[in-house]
Amino acid sequence: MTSDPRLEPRRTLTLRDVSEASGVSEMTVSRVLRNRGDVSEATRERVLSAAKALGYVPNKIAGGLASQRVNLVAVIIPSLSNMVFPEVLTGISQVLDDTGLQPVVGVTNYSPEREEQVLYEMLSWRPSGVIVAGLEHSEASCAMLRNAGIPIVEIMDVDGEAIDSVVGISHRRAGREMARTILTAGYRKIGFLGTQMPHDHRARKRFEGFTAALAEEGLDLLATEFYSGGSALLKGREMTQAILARRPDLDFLYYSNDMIGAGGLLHCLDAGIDVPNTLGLAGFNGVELLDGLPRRLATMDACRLEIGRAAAEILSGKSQDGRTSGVRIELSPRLDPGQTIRTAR
Amino acid sequence: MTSDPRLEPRRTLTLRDVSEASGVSEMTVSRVLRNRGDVSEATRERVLSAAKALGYVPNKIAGGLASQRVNLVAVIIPSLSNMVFPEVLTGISQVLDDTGLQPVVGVTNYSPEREEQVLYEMLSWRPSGVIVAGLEHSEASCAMLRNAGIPIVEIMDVDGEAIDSVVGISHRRAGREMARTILTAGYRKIGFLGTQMPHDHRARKRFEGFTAALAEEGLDLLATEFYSGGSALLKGREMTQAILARRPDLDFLYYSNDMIGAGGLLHCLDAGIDVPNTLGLAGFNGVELLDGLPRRLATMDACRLEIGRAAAEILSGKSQDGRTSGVRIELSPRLDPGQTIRTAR
DNA sequence: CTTGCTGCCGTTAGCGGTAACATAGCCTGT
DNA sequence: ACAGGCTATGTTACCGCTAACGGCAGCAAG
Repeated sequence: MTSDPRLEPRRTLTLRDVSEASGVSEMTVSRVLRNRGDVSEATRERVLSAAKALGYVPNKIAGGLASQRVNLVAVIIPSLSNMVFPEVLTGISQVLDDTGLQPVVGVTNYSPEREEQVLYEMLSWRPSGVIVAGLEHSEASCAMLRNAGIPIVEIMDVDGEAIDSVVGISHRRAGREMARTILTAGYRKIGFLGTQMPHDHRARKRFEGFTAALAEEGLDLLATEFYSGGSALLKGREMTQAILARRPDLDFLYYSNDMIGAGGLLHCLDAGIDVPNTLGLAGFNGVELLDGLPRRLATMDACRLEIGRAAAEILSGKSQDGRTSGVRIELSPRLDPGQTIRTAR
Repeated sequence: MTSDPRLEPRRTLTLRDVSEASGVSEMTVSRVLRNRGDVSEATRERVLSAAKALGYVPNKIAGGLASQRVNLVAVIIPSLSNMVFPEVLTGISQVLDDTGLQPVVGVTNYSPEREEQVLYEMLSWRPSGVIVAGLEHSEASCAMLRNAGIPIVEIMDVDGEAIDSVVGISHRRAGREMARTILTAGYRKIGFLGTQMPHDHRARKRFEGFTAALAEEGLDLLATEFYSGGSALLKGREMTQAILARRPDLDFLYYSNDMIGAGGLLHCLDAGIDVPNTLGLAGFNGVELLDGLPRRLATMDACRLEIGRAAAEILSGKSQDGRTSGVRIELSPRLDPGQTIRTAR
């Protein structure tokens, strides 16, 4: 295969170049390159070697236009710096990898306006499906999703009305469940530490579920502390110190995520607080990081990988009876009491 | 603007639909939607409102084919679970956001074969530029990059030969610099803990630079420990315990990244080891996480955000004299001694 | 009145592929 | 020997949009 380094690699190559180099029609080249239709083994090889020798790369823009099909799946998530979403992406990739579908990621930074822009941009590439985090979208975004005429999967959260399919957990229920576990363990003076929540609907719903469950027992949160931005671990430390300074009588702290929870744990250990007897702690997410901490923080697994996988399976027709629309999957997060909730009372 | 909910939103909308709805030619609609060419204010508004009322989303597939221009930038990175690359992406997005260019991310999992596939896939969308992590690529990948006829920016690393532009730091130099600092502080019995390195060329180069600098002082590493997979924090703990069990006489541990370094730090604190006097520690990356640790780990900032920004600036013609090719930018990582290297001897 | 702009908008001809159909050999059964 | 059915390949007509150019008012200058 004495490859011939042409002297003018100028104009980018097209099917025609390959077709001329291999002496068959463009259509046949196209068939070979897509493994579609019948092509004799002889021509197939001739075409393939010509394509490789030339360094031909197909033009999916043209292909997509002609075939009206594009192997892209738009994935729209609020953030990449959360560790939650990269893991969802991993799940999506795992499943999509052997379907010919390809994820394209857009990040919204928790902004509905940005989500709208990203969505518009993505839809303009006519993907064959959309995976989008959350159930809350601007009116325009909802309209676009509805009119797109492609399968939509909303992920992470099931507390609300879905446009099409939905895969996630009930964050409200997760909050309640944690509250019950805490109450059962005998804690009563409970504080909450979390993200600024107007944008993070899931954190908000956990908060709501949590307080609702407390209310059922006639309890209120005794203190709350909110943050935004910065190193979550450090914030966790600072906020924990702050909240305990205000209310030294607290006997439990519920964090809206594991990262600040871990910071809190480190603070408590530093400060010589007896965890979990004097003070119990719990976070949310089940991040891998926790495994390395001096004590295992109580948490709840958000089923991130599973959510990603299930969403991808829906879009690739691998779910249930092969439906790609109107599927609803509610996963059940597993509560891991770790070593920061005392066992019973 | 009494929007009319048509009874058949079947076929997806095209320019023609908007053109009919607004009584002008498709070309004029196209001009309005792209803000190109002269259109009277009156028609512009008519077209825009028609487009919005119909919920028209342009088809970039067709547009890209016709104009031979696509506003995509391929970004190819080894991993998303590293926190390093999300930060690079953030830098890229910051700059690209107001250029009309859009990043499309592909993940290789440190596999050259996968990189080849991802690259092929991406190039088939005819992006207007490529940002790819690292200088080491398969032969086929290099050929594709060279023949693509678009600006290429290799990032993270400058120790090697670039295909086109390059933005990064010298990991070899980073390793040397850390070694010198450690030696200056008087440590002599040094161990290394890191990732399995055949795939991570940058970690390997730091290792090489580090050992080379030791060798110049006639010193060898007394012990090494490698890992792959799993929770880095936990691995850091375990490996630290293991290496110290084998060689209790070590007086310094150099980690190939901050995450396992942090795990090591936690182990040492648990074990009551006097850091930094009995044992010094250092990592690499400058991850935000470290801020919340009980003691600030010595580290070196890898300039991740800056690298992302600079790469994006090159592709968008914002760099230097507007060149989009052949630019070389070497950034200087800042060494932060933190609290885990004793000050002088 | 003619000439030459300028501002606005339409027409034509693809971009590089692919769906769908047409076609040319060749084999098989009777 | 020939209809009928394969297999392997070619032809035609777009896909939805935009570059490039053309045309036509309206107006200023000559």
